[in-house]
Amino acid sequence: MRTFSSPTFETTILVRDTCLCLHTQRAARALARRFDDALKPVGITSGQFSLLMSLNRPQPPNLGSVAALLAMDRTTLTANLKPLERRRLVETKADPKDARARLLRLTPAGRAVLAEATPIWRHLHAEIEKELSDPDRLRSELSMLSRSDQRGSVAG
Amino acid sequence: MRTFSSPTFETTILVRDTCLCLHTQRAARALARRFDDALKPVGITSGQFSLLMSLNRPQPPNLGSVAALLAMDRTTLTANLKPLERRRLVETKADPKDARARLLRLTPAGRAVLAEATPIWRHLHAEIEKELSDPDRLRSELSMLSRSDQRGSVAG
DNA sequence: TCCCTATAAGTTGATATCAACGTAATGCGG
DNA sequence: CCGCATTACGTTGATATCAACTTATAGGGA
Repeated sequence: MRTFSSPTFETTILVRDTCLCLHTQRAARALARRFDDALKPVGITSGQFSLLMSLNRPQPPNLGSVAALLAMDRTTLTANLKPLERRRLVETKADPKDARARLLRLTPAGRAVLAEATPIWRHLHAEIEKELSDPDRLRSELSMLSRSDQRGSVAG
Repeated sequence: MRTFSSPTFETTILVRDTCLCLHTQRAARALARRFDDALKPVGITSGQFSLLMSLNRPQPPNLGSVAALLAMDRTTLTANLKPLERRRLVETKADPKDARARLLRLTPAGRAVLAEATPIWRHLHAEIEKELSDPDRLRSELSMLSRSDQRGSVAG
């Protein structure tokens, strides 16, 4: 039988000031809002921009590989595709090589939206990079955090 | 009348490899899943941990100030409080000084959950920091990104 | 006192996020 | 060919996220 005493206020300050999960969530929310706002004229959100961009490739990928690329749950991606399919920016077809798989592809309309959005991204992204002391290092650290989530990478 | 040509595949690779919004979202998702998993025995998510911790202070804060601290929309915080209030981990009361404001406070049960969760956080957070080359610098850059969203901080 | 603006928060509707569970196809060993 | 574990994906339910709109109080100026 254990009892727990309440964390001290000092502990709270420590967590608040150091927690990488909190810091990353905060930055993610702030950045998302900023890109959402900038992309509003094009009618897509920051997440939709990332998704559309990840589909702009010579060979249409399947759903699972895109989810892995975005470090996103597979079922989240399914949900995110729905509004884009409704708007005919993305279309799916069965993989002729594997009936289980869905191949994802941009429509011409989707490519057009992406083409409109890209210069907006360039401009805002350049602005944000200027605010940072070392964007490359930041990207590198963030990539390490993403990779550390590879499900099953740690035996257990 | 303008026409837009489709972004090249090289552009896609550039965006994919450099976009800080995407990198931050990915890391945020991966970290959240990792903390969610670790905190599962306590019955809270990473976001709920951050929220409960931010309420562990001598004087109960109002809703707006907590939303600002978490860089979160005010209405998002309202929604996030609902499950915690249902479980009696958090309670609210009207501010006697200002009838518009709601003061947020941990219940004893909320403090107990936080006390159970804190050692889990300490352990996992230490593990994550070991994976990084410069956690302090990362926090610093992430803070800059959060601050850059201060609504209205930039004139124009 | 009476407006009038600013502030604090709630509500609604759309999308995002994931775990848990279920379905169907693949592909291997026999 | 058959059985079975694996793989790819969908559905459901709960929570998270925010914009747009609405309600109500606070506080200053006429």
